[in-house]
Amino acid sequence: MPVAPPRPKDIPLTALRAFEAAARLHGFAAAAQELGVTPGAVTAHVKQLEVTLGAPLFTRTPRGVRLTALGQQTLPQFTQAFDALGQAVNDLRAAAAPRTVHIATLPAIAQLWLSPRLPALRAAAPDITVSITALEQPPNLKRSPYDLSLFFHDDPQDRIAPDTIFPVCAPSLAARLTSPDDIARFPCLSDAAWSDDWSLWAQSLPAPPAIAQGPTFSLYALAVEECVNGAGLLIGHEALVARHLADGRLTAPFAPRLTLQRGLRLWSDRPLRAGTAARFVADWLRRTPPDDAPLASPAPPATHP
Amino acid sequence: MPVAPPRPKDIPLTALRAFEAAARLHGFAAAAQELGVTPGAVTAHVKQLEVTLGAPLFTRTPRGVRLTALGQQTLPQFTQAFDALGQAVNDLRAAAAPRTVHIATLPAIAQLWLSPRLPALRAAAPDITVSITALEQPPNLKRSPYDLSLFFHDDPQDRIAPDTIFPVCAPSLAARLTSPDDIARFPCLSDAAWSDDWSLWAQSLPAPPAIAQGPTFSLYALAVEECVNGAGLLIGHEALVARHLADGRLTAPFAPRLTLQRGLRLWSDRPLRAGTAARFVADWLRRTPPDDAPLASPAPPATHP
DNA sequence: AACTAGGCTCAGGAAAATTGACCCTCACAT
DNA sequence: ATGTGAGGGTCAATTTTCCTGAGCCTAGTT
Repeated sequence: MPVAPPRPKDIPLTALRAFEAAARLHGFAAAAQELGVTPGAVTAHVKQLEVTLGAPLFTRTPRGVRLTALGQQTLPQFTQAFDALGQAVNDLRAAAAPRTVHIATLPAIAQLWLSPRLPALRAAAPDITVSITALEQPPNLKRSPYDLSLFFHDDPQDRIAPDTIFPVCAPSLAARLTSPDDIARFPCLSDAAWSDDWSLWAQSLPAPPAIAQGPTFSLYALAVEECVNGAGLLIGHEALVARHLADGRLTAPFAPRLTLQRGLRLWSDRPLRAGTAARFVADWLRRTPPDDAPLASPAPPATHP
Repeated sequence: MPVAPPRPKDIPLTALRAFEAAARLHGFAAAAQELGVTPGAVTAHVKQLEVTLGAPLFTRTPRGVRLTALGQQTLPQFTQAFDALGQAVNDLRAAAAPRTVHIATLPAIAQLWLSPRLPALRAAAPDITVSITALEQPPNLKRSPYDLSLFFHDDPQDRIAPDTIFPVCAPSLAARLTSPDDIARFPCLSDAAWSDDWSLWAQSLPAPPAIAQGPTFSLYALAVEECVNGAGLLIGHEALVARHLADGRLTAPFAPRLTLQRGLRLWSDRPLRAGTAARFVADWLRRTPPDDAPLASPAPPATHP
């Protein structure tokens, strides 16, 4: 009967990951968001680590946490190690499914910009499977299983289109508008995440009109739909409403347009090697015709498995 | 009400670790041992990884597993990443408790060689805490929380002492022995892990004597204790019985000794920087007087916290 | 004085991880 | 051919871990 060597159980990897994220992002709340858990979970992990270590890694203040010298000293090693691990996972995933491309994007972009382009993309590369995940925030590409990110972003690199905003509405409603001052007479739809669209645009005018507060939507695509139905005015983002403008479901009743600092950006954190599916998709999306140009064919009814 | 973005849950880190270990060690059983779990757990992890990946990582054969091309391709990245992570953990641990040294060693060595030296070591460096973990196998130092390993090992580097074996017994029993052929008349104790000690020694003689099979112990220290009690003969490992020989509790009735290929080795996988506690302890243990030299003082009854 | 951001705590419950017992297959040595 | 042992696979049950949700706390801010 061999004596069972009671191995001292080592530190759980999740605790290390929580520490690394919290340290890198300067806060438990931010770490929790990146890891997709609640702040309480991060608290618990870090505490566990500190207990088994016998030394504090953060000094807690009521306004957040600050790394101790001990934490600062080893953070870079952990960040590097987890980056390497994330890279390895991504490479493994890519090698396992070389013809699948994972795109992370905003729900609005997914529905209004990306989705309409998919049929043509499928036609151009039938062997490539595109998987789209809607996220509110751009993920950390070093750690997440996405090949491409497509978001509005301040960085002008990899920009596909500027973000130009202006009021839009159903044609029937447009007929009853003559000047920006008429805006006050109709509800102004807005998206919860882009709640200051209206004031941004209004402030860019020489004489800012009054804005009639209308319903707020949590999904921009929903707001667009309501706008098409004549529910009111909406601030259109050119890239997202171009198709509706082109086919006449929406119209832009006023000339002034405001181009924001940010723009639609399609990027990857690692180099896209030539010949890979991700590279092809990225190139294709960058070359894709603007929405106001006619498309080759309407969307086929095919659904992909 | 913001839409909850249903984040696709990513691959558990434990599955990746299981894959890496299994691939590096060429087998699930070996990986299970390194990770301190049962083979079934490794099987489950690897399978989970293969399922989420949609591609096999190993080809199963009745005699083990072999990595697929996919696995081979990414294994180095994972090994590197986990090595870096282990390194980071070790550094973190060292920084958190700079005056604690963790030693991994065989139970027998811990009890018969290391433990008797601890009082003097404590006296030489009262501020250093030595933590000893008994393991049957030398751990992977890159991954485990030990600063030093102390095992019998074939590698002549860092050797502290040769492993020389010869029969020992209680003095009362020795009085009844005159030649190796008398061995057959007394039980020969043996340790389960070193079951061929007797035959190794016997084969080294010009005329191998017969060996009377005696009780087998799972702990060498237990066998030594029984031997002291006169239960029979035991193959002594010089490093482990030197103290008993020196103080007369045991005696070596026959002259022939056999020095094995392996020896007692004290090593670390990472460089021991000067001034660290681990370095001090390693140096001290290497300089420590052999057991047959008198010690400065007998072991004080103090136990360390 | 209320509000907010950021953490902490704790109990309860969901999800992993792990075990343990058993089956299977082959290579190798009877 | 007949064991035997090594190496994996499977499955149900259990333990462990992980996470949440609600509420509390503190210190800046309005």
